[in-house]
Amino acid sequence: MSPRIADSVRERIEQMIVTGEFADGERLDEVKLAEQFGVSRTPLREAFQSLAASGLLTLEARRGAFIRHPDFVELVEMFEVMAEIEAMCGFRAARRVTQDQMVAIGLTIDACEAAIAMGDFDEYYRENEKFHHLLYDASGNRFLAREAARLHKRLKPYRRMQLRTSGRMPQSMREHRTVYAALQRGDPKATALALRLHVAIQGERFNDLMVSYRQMASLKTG
Amino acid sequence: MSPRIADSVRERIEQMIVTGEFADGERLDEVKLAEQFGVSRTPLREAFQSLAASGLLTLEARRGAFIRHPDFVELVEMFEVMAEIEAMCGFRAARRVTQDQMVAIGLTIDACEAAIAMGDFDEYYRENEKFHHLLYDASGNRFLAREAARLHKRLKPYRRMQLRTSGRMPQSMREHRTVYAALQRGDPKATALALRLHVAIQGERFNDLMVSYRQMASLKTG
DNA sequence: TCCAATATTTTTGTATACAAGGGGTTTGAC
DNA sequence: GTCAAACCCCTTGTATACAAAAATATTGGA
Repeated sequence: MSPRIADSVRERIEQMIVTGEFADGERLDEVKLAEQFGVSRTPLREAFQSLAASGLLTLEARRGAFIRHPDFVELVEMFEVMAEIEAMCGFRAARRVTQDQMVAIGLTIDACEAAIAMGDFDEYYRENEKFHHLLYDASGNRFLAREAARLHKRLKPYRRMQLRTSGRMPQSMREHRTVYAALQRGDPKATALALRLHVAIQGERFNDLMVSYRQMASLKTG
Repeated sequence: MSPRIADSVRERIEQMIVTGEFADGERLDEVKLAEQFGVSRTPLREAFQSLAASGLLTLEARRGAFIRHPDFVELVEMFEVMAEIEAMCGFRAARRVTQDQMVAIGLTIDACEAAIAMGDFDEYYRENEKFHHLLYDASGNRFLAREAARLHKRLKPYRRMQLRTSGRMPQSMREHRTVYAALQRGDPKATALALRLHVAIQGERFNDLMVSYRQMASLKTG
């Protein structure tokens, strides 16, 4: 009801970051952004703090706020952790998921496939995100769900790199269906495994990603 | 070199929180703390932001900063996640740990046992913490190590509850040795399992903790 | 011309002043 | 006596002013 300026500013900057509007190493100018948003530096600095805490940017003492994209090794490390967290969610969800949740999950898969067919990538991203969030909630562990969502958001700028590689989207959809089937069977191990494979960067996708990464290394992460 | 006021304030408040200086639901008064530390509200609010981001306190819009201790269910959930994260660290560490790291880990176990013998609980906590941090680093995944450390810190106020229950400390030490042995053998699964059992709240410890929790529910978490 | 030392400027960090929302209290009506 | 509404005060949120540190430009010397 009472939207603090700092919060809306945070969201706007966050949006700019996750859509890759800033280049690696770029410094976010306090005064420039402040006048761009028509606010004072105070709420802006608050937003910086918050964003730094979620890892979306880095604060260097008396130097400012910087976008520091992870190097390739760290990116792989992050996805490795994400894979394990998702596997953990899936493992628990397989035992606890309700039929309503299964329906909701199934709908996101259908919507994803429809989006691919329509070539509507934004819609695809939205539904894909919904799929994963439903899964986090289905784990039945609210703390785990929050942590998973946090990490998921943090990886958002880099997830697009993966999906852009040729043929990744249909493959990704097949994996969603595998997860769904394992959930339906109530098989924790199979669900966990399917999710681990779905998220982790390994095998041929390792090379695919490395190429994408190099391509946009010096460019903006558009 | 240049200690920002906000950072030192953050550390001081963090210390107060993790040592359980605040009761559940307590509101942290900006002006009171500011004058107590002899600083203005600005760095103090910055510290609040940072602490809220790590989950040590909760910011409610236009209401203030509150200490919100997790309820019992959430506490178990948090330790469940911590157990899995530590298991993940251990799994990787079993393959990657160096001999130097093994020596360092071994030393913390010895120091822990010595501390128990001396009845020096603070020393025990310090060395116990060192043990776990060495393990996080040994995982070889820097991102994972940071996340593990973050969660570890967040759980600090509640870990003491576990250790206080009768006979927990010697048992905890036996578990450290089990982890150490599994690491030495280079056995990922055994290391992971040992850590999961070491951290998770299950079996009889579930009841032990529930009693401790109830005892301090209305009191301060000293 | 290049380097170093210093001056200047820019930018962050902190304090303070001001605005505005929420909670509590008081007062009034039923 | 209890409930509700209006008012006041206290607290948070935002803007701005000021201080201090870092980055940059400038000037002097070799």
